[in-house]
Amino acid sequence: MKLSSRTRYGMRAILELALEYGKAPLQIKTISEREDISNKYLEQLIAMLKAAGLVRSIRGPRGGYILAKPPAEIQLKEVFLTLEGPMAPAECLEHPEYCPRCTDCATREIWQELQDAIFGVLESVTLADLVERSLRSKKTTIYHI
Amino acid sequence: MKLSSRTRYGMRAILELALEYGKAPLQIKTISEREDISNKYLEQLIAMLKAAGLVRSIRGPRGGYILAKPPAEIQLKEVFLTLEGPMAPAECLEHPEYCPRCTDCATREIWQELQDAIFGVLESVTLADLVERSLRSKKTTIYHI
DNA sequence: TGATATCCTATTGTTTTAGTAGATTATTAT
DNA sequence: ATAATAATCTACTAAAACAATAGGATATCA
Repeated sequence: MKLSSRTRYGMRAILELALEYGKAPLQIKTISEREDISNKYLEQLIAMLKAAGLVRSIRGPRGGYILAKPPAEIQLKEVFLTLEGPMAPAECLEHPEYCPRCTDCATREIWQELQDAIFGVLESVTLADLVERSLRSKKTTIYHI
Repeated sequence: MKLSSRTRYGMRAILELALEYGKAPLQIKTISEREDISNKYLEQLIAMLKAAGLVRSIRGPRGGYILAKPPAEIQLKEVFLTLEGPMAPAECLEHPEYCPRCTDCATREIWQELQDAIFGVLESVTLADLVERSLRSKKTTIYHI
């Protein structure tokens, strides 16, 4: 149940794009330097975000990536599910026919509640919120070393 | 972010033990038959639960396993963490020195909130609650086929 | 037309997952 | 005592997921 690098990197990458929303496109090279993530790996992660319709690309010189929608219209849930894949705490939540003892399976209820709790958090926060938090913490941070 | 079989199986196994709490010890063979889980694999899962002090074992004939504490005193969080390992949605939550940009990392806050939400659910439910739910659903279930 | 930056496909090493296999040890009932 | 029972311990394995790496193709701008 630990978060994959895919999701951690991808979330940081799309946050970089959100921070630049309305400005010029941001290139993979720039993001990978700022976030210290492998250029080539980041390529693949951003491709996932693009396939999900969350970011758009501009090819050629001075190209790069931009958010496909305003940050306020992108819930973290969308980003999370794109990168992490379907939650499916248990097979039977999405395919109730899978397990013959599903109907009387008390654990199933718990996994459902867990999923609801996770989605609750991720639905309540948008990229705009993340941007705000990010700018605030930048202002108040005292850099050590 | 999907739940491992380890955790799903283990939770069902300890629920079987909770259902028998106060009665004779339950054997692995019995649990594996009731829950349709590989005998040998279940052995390992229950060994983890034992190492965590959640269950006790009785060796020899008419031996088996029993809960180490009353069901009401075992939160699902304990079981979950034992099987799934430390949550650690991100390395820096447990080792803040890990990532140099942690202090101004807005995503970190989100992963923390996610962990809090998950723990919130798992702390609010005990094995006694699960037993109750389990018995209730058994009573009202209409079996098909 | 050359530089730039995305796009696409394949490959690779490592780790985790989900088991399987078999021998050993402790306990109980006969 | 001894035989049956059930936990205990250790090692092994196939398959999948993860975290990249590599290299060429394609589109676009100056």
